[in-house]
Amino acid sequence: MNARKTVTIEDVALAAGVSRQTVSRVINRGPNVKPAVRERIDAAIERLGYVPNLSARRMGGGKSFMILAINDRQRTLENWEAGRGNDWVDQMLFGGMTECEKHGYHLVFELIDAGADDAPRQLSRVIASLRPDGVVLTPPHSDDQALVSLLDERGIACARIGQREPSGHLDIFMDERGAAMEATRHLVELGHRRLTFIAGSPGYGNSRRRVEGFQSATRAAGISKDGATVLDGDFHFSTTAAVLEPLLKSRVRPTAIIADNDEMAFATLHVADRCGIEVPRGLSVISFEDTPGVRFSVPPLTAIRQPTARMIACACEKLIESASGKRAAGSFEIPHELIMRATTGPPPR
Amino acid sequence: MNARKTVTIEDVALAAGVSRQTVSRVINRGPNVKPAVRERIDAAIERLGYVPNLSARRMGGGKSFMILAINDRQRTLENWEAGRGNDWVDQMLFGGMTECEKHGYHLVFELIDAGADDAPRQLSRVIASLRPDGVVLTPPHSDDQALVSLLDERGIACARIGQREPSGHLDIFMDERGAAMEATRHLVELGHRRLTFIAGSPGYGNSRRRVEGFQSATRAAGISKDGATVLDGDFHFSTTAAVLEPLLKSRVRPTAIIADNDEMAFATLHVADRCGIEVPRGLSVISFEDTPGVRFSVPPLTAIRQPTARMIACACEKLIESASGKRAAGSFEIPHELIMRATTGPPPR
DNA sequence: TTTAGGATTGTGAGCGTTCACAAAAATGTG
DNA sequence: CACATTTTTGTGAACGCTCACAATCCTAAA
Repeated sequence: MNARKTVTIEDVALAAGVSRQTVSRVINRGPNVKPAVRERIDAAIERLGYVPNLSARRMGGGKSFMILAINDRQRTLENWEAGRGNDWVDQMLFGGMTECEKHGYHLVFELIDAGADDAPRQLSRVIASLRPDGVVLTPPHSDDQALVSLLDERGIACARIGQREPSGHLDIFMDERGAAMEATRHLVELGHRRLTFIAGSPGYGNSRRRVEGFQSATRAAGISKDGATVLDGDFHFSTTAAVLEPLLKSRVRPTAIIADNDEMAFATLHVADRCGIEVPRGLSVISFEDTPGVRFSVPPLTAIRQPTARMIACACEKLIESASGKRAAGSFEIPHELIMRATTGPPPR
Repeated sequence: MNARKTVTIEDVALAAGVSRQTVSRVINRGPNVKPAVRERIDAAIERLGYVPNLSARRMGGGKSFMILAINDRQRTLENWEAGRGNDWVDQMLFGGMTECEKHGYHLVFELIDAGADDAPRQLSRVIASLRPDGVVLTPPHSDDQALVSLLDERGIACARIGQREPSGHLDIFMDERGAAMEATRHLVELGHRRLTFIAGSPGYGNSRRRVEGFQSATRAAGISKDGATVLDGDFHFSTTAAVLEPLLKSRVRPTAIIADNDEMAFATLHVADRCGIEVPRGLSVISFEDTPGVRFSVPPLTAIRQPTARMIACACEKLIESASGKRAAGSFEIPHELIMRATTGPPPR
């Protein structure tokens, strides 16, 4: 009942009649071990229930078998505290953890204040303490050159999510522009000729790229400037509702709206309802986020689904690869998806 | 540009003109260090930007500065893969990570197959590898005696979430029964006399406790058996909708429904709509989960909000305390909340 | 002044791995 | 069969910290 003595590599070595180094080779799938010996060692490991101690591994060799995922403290806490939840983080955990698990890795989350003067210091502390094999940077950290340089300097591989300019690092992103074009095209094909895009924040790179996609697709469809308007929201419900109400009440209102996130899409649904406009009969709506609650809106929202989980999984995979020698670099575009639910249809005549 | 040499405790010792042990004492807030010396060391730490290496600390002493949070693999993956998200996990991360951060700890998530024969083996592997200072067990793992014993044997403190029988461990829970009573009372006070509780799964302890609360509250209000029915759902939309439709179409249908989770509450809203019953005019609905999407249902759901984040934060806090010597035991009830939104009102006449 | 006793500081050892290299065994070559 | 190669295995040392204990410094009582 008293704490059993820990099984160490030495115990296994003894049991298998070899040296610790040979056992180490087996654990690390190293070459140059006779099949017979390998088998004997595997058996001993199994029998003794040996599991390598991560801290010791980290001390001895270089690897920590740990990937660090960094999020913006302010945005993350805001979401949580407002009861809005954090589907983004949830997705990250899903993609990251399941991928890490496959390789015997662990995922650790940390928050860092984006843009703060001491952001590099904060990151520096975390990596000095944890010494992860790789770091996943999410927006807006992905764009922070100071952080990237710091990681470079320390020789820690990093993956940048949502960063599409090739940078000699790992850049993993979805095609925001293309997704906006796809959503727009879907609407155009349905017959819409007066569309509005409600942008989140002009300062937010992805918003910009989506607006571009929207404009480019409408232009390609031969829709005039007046038929393709862009409204500035701020990602939130009430502001969006306020901005939207006059628009939907005007005589030449749009017949389709693309919202930069779910909350603004919900606001759209809400305002439409108040204005007596039926969705999708009188107005089509597409959102650009697809959080889980979306399925239960009335009607369920058609939305572009961001492949967050897959992006993080990809990041982890590449980072883990790079920890075993390969140079970590390259651009990876992860496919998005337009999930058709019930808020799009042909425009009213 | 080439990887800077790591700053170790030895460097600090040298810079401050003391031995490593004295620096160690300062880091660990140990007693018996002259204020002047302490200051000198603190200054050196600051100047050199020293951050202790976690792995080395773990190797040297006992502590790993790491808390492990365990979830059920199947349920968790199911939620994720179905695109349902995992608000529970999200909340855990919020509560756990922010609390851990306060104490210089880190939170690591792992999945384990609940009920599987080798669940203890799975857990055993993770703790042998990570050697966390404490483990947070969530339902249904909280009830798994095999896991708890294993942890005991290994001398690792554990906190059980949702486990209310005092067990000599850390038991952290909310008052499910009381919450159900509160929801029921709210409805009764509004004037309802025909209520239905849609239970998730009879095998699920919390479902049982809620049903109890529901029945006890209706009984206390002098409502007959017929006026307080319990329906078995399975936590999912379609099944619930199917079960509910005949009920809501019957002549003596309930005027209020309490659903064991949001999805079933949404199903209720959906069926009500199809039956031409207006909510809350013709039917009141309360949910027992309160995921973020709930705010955007039409109408927004009134719900019992589970204090998941606070439960996990409490668990982490106590576990961390126990890592610094204190014995980890005790029962902690975390208060829940009935969030009033727009799905409850007086019954139709 | 001496000295016990507490407060403060330092020293060697050890935690469980992997690394770099040395040794031994197996294999091939002429 | 002797030798050069290659494959396989083993041996210190090191990683950065804390532990247990030893050494030193003070303080104050005798």
